[in-house]
Amino acid sequence: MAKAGEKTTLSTTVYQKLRGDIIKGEFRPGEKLRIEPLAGIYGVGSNAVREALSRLSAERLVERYEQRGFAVPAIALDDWRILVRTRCWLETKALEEAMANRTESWEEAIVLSLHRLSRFRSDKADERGGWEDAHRNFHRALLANCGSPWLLEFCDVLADHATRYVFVSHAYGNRKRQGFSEHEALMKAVLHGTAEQACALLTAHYMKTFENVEALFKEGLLEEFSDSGN
Amino acid sequence: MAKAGEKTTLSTTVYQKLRGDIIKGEFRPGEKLRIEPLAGIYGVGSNAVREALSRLSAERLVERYEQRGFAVPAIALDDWRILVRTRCWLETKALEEAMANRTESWEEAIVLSLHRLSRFRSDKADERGGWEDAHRNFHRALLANCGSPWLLEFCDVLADHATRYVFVSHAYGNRKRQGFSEHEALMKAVLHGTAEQACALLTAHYMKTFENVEALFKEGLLEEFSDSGN
DNA sequence: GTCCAGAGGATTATGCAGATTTTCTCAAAA
DNA sequence: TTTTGAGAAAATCTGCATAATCCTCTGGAC
Repeated sequence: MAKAGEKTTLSTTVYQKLRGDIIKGEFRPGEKLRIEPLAGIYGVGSNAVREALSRLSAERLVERYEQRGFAVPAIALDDWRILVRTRCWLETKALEEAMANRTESWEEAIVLSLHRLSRFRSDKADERGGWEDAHRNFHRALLANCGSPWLLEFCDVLADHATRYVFVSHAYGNRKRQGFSEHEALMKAVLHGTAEQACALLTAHYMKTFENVEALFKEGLLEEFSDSGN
Repeated sequence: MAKAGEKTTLSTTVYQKLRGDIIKGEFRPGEKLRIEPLAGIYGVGSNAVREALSRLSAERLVERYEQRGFAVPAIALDDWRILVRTRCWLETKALEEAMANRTESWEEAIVLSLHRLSRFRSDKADERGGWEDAHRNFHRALLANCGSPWLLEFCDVLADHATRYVFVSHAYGNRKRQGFSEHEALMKAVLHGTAEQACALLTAHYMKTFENVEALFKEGLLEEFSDSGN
């Protein structure tokens, strides 16, 4: 009856839910995360919450203030710029390596994940979640073959943080999304082009996302989430 | 009386100590980390230990087995190879950026950290700790200017893991260390040479460390710490 | 009238001691 | 050899006690 996977512990359940909620912007940037209310929301004791928050603080998804609790990190244009830049550095490197290690099963997984992505439209509200997951999986598939679990994990961490920025900005009607064709072009470059071409497309892809969110900052729409706006 | 920094919490104290002990190899790779004994050792309740372990598992310095506790990660030659390779990728990138952003204070910090490193000799037992710290600070100083806290943190994580491998191998008499001159040459290349030269030296530096530990694996001296040797 | 310092209570984070699962051990049965 | 199950050991969870922080209000100086 027990599956191959490990049985989950209460604290891990809270960790996963809290993690998802923060990334999806259910908690606003800068918001204080109080233990007792959270314990109530998730229906567990305060220790489980505390442990979940501790884990999340290690990946910078929550900030820890000794003796003063935890909070969702604020957002800032400078941080967003550095986040995207770092992501480009790391994913570019990972993609180069993945393409150098090219295997059939890697290529097939990419084709498959793009196909799955094609099932969703990012501009339909009820497909939003499915599109986000499929989108993430597509980008993961591109790098999967890079040969370094470390690098993959770092890319994942950056992607989570980037996703949070995108979700928060969506709250302000930023619905511009890359169409499907952009991902198709990226896949073609990865499968049939040079590493240089593919990396250029990947970088351009992320820069477009960067600029979408940047515009909202410049319009002052995200000010309430920045440190000063507290 | 209170310092500028935040007052530390018990759980954080345990986290820091445990972290240092794991990196320094006080706990052997593969060893199970039981809550109660640790609580006894550090003189705290089980919750503080649990929280510390949770944090450490997020940075992969301990492994978490749901419902079955925690353990120090085993070591393996393949993991060591990937660790060093990833470190070279990331530090090379960081060094390039740092050199491109060159500032006076950055250069001065490097000179200073090398001078401080020169005070210690890695082959004297009583200076070992001081040398390790100074060594780490020197390498950190090289990258400090790279412009991405994310990248710096990732490099730091990898450095911690690499340090653990080195400490464990030291337990088997692997005393070969890079002399001071190697670091001096690295600094000169960083300050006066091209990025290409500096990165080549940096990579060579880490490859030497890689090979020292690799040799011990090949002699079978580290077998007892690998997964199978459990 | 405004500003600041400080006291005291309210709120919140932190820590602890068991109670409650879950896993592990190991010997006997199939 | 494989299975089963009781008892021991260990991890996990809860509820409360303690300690730190935050907030409000008072009183006094200017």
